[in-house]
Order: sequence, then C-alpha cells, then structure tokens
Amino acid sequence: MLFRAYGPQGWWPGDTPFEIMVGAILTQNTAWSNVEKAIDNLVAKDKLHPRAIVNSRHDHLAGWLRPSGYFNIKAERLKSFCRWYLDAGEFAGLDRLDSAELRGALLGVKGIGPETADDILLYAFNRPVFVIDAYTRRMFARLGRFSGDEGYEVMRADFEQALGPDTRLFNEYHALIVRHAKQVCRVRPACGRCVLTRVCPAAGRVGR
DNA sequence: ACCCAGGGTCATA
DNA sequence: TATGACCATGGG
Repeated sequence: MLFRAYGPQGWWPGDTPFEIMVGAILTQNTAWSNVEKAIDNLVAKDKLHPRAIVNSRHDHLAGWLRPSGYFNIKAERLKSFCRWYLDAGEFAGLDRLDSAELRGALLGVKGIGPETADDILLYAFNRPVFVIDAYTRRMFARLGRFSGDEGYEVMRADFEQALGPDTRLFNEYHALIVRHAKQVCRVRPACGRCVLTRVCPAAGRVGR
C-alpha cells in the first residue's frame, strides 16, 4: 500500500541524533520546509550544538529560528532542552536509560510533550515507540479504528501492541504516513490524501 | 485573502 | 478532564 507507492523512507531527515532532536522540537505544529530553513540558519552560524545554543542570546537564537514560526517559544524550548541534554551526559548518557526512563525524562523537559518525546525516542534513540501525530489520528479515525478523540497514550499502546515492538517497522510506518501527506490532493472524488487533512470533501471533519 | 502545517503550555471551569 | 487562547512563519 503506502510502502508499495513510496518505498522505504529511511527517516528522520537529519544527519546526527542531536539534529533529529532539534528538528523534532522545531517541527511542532509547523511545516517541515520551514524547519529546514531554521536548521540551515543554525548550521550557517555553527550553532547546531547544545553548548552553542545554551550560550546564545535569546534574541539571536530566536532570530535564527524565525522561519520555523513560534520562534520566541521555540528558542526557550530549545534552550531548556539543551541544558537538560548536557546535564544528562548527552546521547551516551541518555542512551543508558531504558525506554520508559528515557521517555519520562524527556517529558520532564518543558516544551517536550508526548509526540515530540516519541519522535526523539524512535528516530534519535532507535527505541520501539510508535509516534501518534495528527495525520495518524485522522487517518485511522476515518478508517474506523478510532473515534478520533482518544487520548494519546491509548492510541500509542494500541499501535504498539498491534504491530509488535519493531523499531524499524514503527520508523517506516510513521514516515510513510507523513510522506503520503505531502502528496498533492487531486481534486475529488477519491483524492487519497483527504484521510490526512482536517477537512475532506468526502469524509467530513475529524479530530483536532 | 484564507487555510494549514510532522504540538505544547497555561488559564479557566 | 476538557475546552480555549496563544504562539507566528511561509506555502498553496
């Protein structure tokens, strides 16, 4: 199905675990194309490092993050995350924790909610965690598997139980859903993309 | 000109 | 627990 159409995605876009984490925070409710611009700014200033970010002035950091939207909030979130990340011993220190501990620790960082935490767990730490995003909620609500207003944890548990603890599968599965969302909607009747959008001519309105 | 995007926090009831 | 306001840019 989706895999047939798009092939392996090899997600997440980003070369290092830290870059993946930064992207996960910056992409909150934001188009990825805008996140790329912000990350490019950080790279151009050689600031894509936790220490450099912690030491940056707020107005400078916010300026670099500007294209990704919510730049004042995201500057604070990135800083609080980087402070925590350094204190925790960066990747090596955190990678010692088991998935439940690591998830709990991530959720304790201001600015990191369930979805961002799971992006980081799955794509930066390669832990078997299934990411529930807006696309996934809408798609499976319209397919009838969920009503659309279940809690995040309920859906995550259901997917993880149904698919088994398979990091590579979780990785591809979520990536393919998002990949499909980038597909242009070809008018009606069966645009194929409408299961992922808020409003669909055929399926009505679902979820958040 | 409008709608939306790979959410999260905080205030309120 | 459950809504709602708020954050803000850029592309279609």
